[in-house]
Amino acid sequence: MVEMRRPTMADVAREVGVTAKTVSRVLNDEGPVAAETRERVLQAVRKLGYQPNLMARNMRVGARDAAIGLVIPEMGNPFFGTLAGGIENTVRARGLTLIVGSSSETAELEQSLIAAFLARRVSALMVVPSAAGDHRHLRGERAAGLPIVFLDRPAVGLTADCVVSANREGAAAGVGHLIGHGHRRVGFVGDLPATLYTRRERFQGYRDALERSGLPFDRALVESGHDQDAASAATLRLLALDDPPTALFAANNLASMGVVVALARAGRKDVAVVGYDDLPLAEVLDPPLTVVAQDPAAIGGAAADLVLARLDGDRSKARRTLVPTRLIVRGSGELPPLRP
Amino acid sequence: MVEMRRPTMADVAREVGVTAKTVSRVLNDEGPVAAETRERVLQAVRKLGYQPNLMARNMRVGARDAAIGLVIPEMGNPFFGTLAGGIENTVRARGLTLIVGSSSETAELEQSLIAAFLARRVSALMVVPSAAGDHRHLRGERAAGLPIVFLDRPAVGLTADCVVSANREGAAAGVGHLIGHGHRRVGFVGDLPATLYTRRERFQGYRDALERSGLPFDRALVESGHDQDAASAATLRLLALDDPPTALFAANNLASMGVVVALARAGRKDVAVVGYDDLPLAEVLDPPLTVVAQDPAAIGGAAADLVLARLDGDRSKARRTLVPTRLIVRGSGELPPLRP
DNA sequence: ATGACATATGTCAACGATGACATCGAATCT
DNA sequence: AGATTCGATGTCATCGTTGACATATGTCAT
Repeated sequence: MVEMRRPTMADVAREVGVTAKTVSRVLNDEGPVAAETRERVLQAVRKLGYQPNLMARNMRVGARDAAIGLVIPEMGNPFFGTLAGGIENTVRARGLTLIVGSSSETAELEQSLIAAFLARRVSALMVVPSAAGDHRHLRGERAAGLPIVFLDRPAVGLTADCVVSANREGAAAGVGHLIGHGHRRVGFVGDLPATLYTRRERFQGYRDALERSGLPFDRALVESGHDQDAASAATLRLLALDDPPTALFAANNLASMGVVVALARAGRKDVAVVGYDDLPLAEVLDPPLTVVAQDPAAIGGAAADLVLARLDGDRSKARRTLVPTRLIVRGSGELPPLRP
Repeated sequence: MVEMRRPTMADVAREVGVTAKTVSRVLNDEGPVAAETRERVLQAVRKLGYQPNLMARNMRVGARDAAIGLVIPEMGNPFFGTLAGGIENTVRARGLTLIVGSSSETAELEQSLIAAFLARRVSALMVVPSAAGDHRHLRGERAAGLPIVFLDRPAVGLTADCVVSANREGAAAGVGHLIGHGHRRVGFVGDLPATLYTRRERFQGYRDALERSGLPFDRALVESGHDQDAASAATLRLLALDDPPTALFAANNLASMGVVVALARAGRKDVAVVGYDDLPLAEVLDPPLTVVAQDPAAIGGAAADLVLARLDGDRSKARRTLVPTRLIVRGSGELPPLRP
């Protein structure tokens, strides 16, 4: 099979017997065109299967591409998927196309994806930074007026808009809930690296809650793992302590799943649990899982609104938007402390 | 703030005192360039924060963009997210960028996304067709040699590569498993519309299993819903029958969640269940959920391999790849029929 | 010294589309 | 009738980059 060339405006024009410019006029509804000519052009477009070449168009008009680039750490994690969905719903209404790439949580891939988007001259950039990222390299873009919004985690080394969950407050509410139910030793199961913004904030919230209630902080009650299985292992380590926690706070969705699985396998239904970020089946677990729910779609939507405002010329200074969380009481967080 | 123009090769060249062509040579490692000139060019590139304009480059070289467009119905559904992840891991190794858009399961958005990708001259197209899609409009592209691969569901009105799960066989295995445990009335909870390829295939598998065991098909045992709540409602309708099923087969992940939630809310732990597609917390449900597991990452990987082969010039005729499923026995599928 | 050759760089056109401006005939006005 | 306006279309240059080809040095063998 021959590798055919895509038809161009010139091809369409030749077919009709006019100039490319006339075809351009028809396709952009610009300037006067005779009704009959228009019809014949459209017919030729259909016949040849012509598709405008956006690259050429964008280059000529000097405009940026009508696409917004989004970088997320992982496609498979529903939190990020839902986030992306929230953004897409908002930008789509404006005729913008959202193109998404995943960084696998590495700084290198994040940078190369961003470069790929910039090279394609996207109209705006939205980034969920990977753990080790550094965003100084984007200073030039920001200075040039490119809208850049960070989601879920703020930029590093760059003052830019960002939309994040109320991590610290949410975590404090979750841990406070456990303490309110009588627990005095609450374990913290977090992700890694511990330098990750969300992890740090939620950990601060954990400490805030302890302090507020006058409970001592015990480093032994803090364990981490970077995926679900590691969180399970972390849970088991906590339960094996001489003076084990009677309640656990899981700092993200993977940690929650790890905790839940570990407890189920160990047959322990007596340990109270509050998770950060809701899970689809939380309600049917035994006991049903109490969580500090985030609203990923709202985070995405707020970030998208911010981007659109920037595209509309809003040049006010960078702002940080906090999206509130909501404690959903289902049972696991209301278990009383186990009497030894 | 002034809307600054991005620097171009000419800007870099002026800075150094050479021609754009020399800058081009440095950046593409092509032709001879004096070591000192190269160094000064690279310095100017850094200083000005120059980023090559891929649109201009692609246009000139007439090549397609080093990006692959992927259309999925929903970002938030982990099945599609994992699928996308599987693709990305494979194509990334080849220096290709995967750009993803979601169609919200509507034919219109699917078409407009495809058009957006084509207008950007992607190197290949990967599509998870939405329910109502029709792909005749892609005939021209295929004839022109553009690699197009469909995932999870085949194309409609177009002969093209596709990679799908072994839906019929998998469903038959799942339903057969229930029958093997003594169930004679097995309910089917599917998605909507009933014309959806995966739904039809899995339904066929359901009927295959019944027939193979000599069991009658009872239309009353088939219920559907297009989301999780609807699947819950469908489950309740089945349980309310005069002669209710003793086992349920859920035809996809949302249906599984709907069934599980409905049963949990009704306090029914005596109804056997097998779900199609695994769930993250299946293991810790009560009873643990037996499923026919798909391997979305493998589906994505296989599709990506196919695309890469096509890009490498493989012109053999369109093929359909079946990715096998695996029955994971956990408990819910092995419950005996309830004695009335 | 003279070509032959390699090295380092420049010139020009072209990719596909469109903005600025020009052209040309027909309709309208004075 | 001649001037004016408008409608319909064409011409040309340009966006940023690179392929094809040209030029200008310097090196080296004869």
